[in-house]
Amino acid sequence: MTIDYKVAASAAKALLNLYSFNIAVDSIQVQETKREFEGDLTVVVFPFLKISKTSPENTAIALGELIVKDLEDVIGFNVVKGFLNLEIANSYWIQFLNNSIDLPSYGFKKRNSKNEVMVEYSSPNTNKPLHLGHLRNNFLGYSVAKILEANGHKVQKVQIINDRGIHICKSMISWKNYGEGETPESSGLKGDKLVGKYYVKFDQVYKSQVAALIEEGNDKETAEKKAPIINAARELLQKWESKDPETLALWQMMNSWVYEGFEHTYREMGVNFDKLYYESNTYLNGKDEIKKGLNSGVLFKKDDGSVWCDLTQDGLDEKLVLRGDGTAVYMTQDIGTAILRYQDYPDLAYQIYTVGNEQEYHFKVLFLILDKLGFSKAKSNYHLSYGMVELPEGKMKSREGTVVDADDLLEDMIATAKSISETQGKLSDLSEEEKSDTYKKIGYGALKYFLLKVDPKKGMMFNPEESVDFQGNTGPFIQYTYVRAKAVIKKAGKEAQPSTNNLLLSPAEKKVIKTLHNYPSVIKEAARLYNPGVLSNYIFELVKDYNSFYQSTNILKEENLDLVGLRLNFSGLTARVIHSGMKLLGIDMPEKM
RNA sequence: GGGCCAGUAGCUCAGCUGGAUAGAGCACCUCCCUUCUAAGGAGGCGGUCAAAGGUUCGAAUCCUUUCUGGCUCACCA
Repeated sequence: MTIDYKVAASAAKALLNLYSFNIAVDSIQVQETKREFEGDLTVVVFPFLKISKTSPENTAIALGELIVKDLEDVIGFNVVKGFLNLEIANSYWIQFLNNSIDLPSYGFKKRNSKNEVMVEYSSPNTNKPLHLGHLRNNFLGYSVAKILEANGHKVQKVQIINDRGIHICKSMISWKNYGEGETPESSGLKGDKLVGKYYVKFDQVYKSQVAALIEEGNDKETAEKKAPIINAARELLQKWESKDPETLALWQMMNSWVYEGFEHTYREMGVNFDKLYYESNTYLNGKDEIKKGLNSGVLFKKDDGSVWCDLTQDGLDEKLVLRGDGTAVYMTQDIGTAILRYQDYPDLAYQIYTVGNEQEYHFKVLFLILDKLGFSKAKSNYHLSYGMVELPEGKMKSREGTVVDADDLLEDMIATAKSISETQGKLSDLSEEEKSDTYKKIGYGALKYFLLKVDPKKGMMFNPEESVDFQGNTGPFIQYTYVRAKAVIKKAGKEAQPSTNNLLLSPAEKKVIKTLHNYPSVIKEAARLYNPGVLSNYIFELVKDYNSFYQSTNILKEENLDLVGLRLNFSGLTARVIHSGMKLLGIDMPEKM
């Protein structure tokens, strides 16, 4: 039981004794005392005035006296207006530290197998390389998965790979026509980059063909339909659907290039998946489910053969779930995939989809239809919607060449970390391998932290020139503090020992310990909101508190050895909490920097 | 036009279910390394919380309206 709860419960009891009024413990506001005031925890008494029928001050004093009497850990109080500031005994904070020394995963909840959750993220098309937007998506999805695990959930990390459809055929036809047999090996290009190159080529050819047709007197719409290369792509899609061996072979070959390229990028990013779903495997499943839905009357067919779901009762429109020609749309395969996942993981409580906010309507509809089809768990599904990453010039446009390529950016981060590290010259006694490992941890730490510290649902600005800093509220600053704390402990060379309870704490020391004390509730809150930013902000606060203490106090030169031990204890816990918290963000810690 | 989201310091962002004088980082200005790592610390400058109403002991936070920006409402994904 946390001290906050104890205080709230005690306040409730006091209200009952004083005014014979029964109040829910949860409804009592207990908050941290603001820095300008004296005390540790504050009870807001304004809401009780109606019950007490006396002034805020008198109410607060009456409550304070009873709480101090009731709780051993509360040793005093003061009242400012309607705020009852309580002083918590040092022994409470020290005891908390002592209790945490041996906890292997402080702040984490025990695994509860009933709460299995699936988190989907990444899910790129297989015709373009990954870019900055995918980085936000992957870091976000991965981090949320980790945060849920820390909260006791069993988590399945998955992605759906859009390996099928007209967009793939565009790359295929383009490669067929202009590729001259080029492969990743022959060109030295990363597989996804090679396929992306032919996707771009398709677009160029297509545009020039459309332009030529318009020149010949066609209107825009017909020109777009008549362009030979788009028709060739459609033909290829037909062949693919009819399982033409040559087409399938080409498709498999080009996809395998892409997967190899993606695999490399995922490894660099430090993300992974428990299971991969491929659209080419799930879209038929979707069609089956549509059939079932028709039979059960949840869905209906129009005269042209297209299948729809009527959502007008829910305040939405009718939604197409299968084309008139029987081919699948996005919704078809998403229905199929979702249901397949419930079958693959029967204990799944719900699914989380990490997908950009432009698809909010789609997921709203998807969850509704799934529910109507009899998958009531879908009501608990969550669309982890995030805002676009924008550049100073505006949105990323492949046409204008403003797309920030994921591999390039990752490489740049390492280069920046390297150049800063070399200027500082603190890594000189490391091997080359250790150095490059450190550069990577720092550079990627900066990027991940930058992308994760912002509330997911908000759009964010990314200025390649100056955005990713290494000072202030950044990954490297946090890593630096971690390295510092570890260095002190290493120098002290002592095992952690429980501290005596009667030590005096400086304000800086107490602040660090109190912030450490909050870690479990922060993990909970980050999970509740599906927001790694909550965790980032917390780690930053902890790190600032620790640095402030560190700078003002020489830990090892203190003569009182009990005090040295205590400082080492919370330095150790600080390092562990930083390490653990950053791990939940997918960020690794260097041991030196 | 309907729906969803956002608007907080010059810039990038925190601010939880309403609580004390709205906070950080960057940038700018002062200081602090013969010391456990200065990628750091201490301080200063900087705000009509988009605007107007309302709800109440109390509003950046809740409600209404307006303005601005983003996304969305496809037999696209």
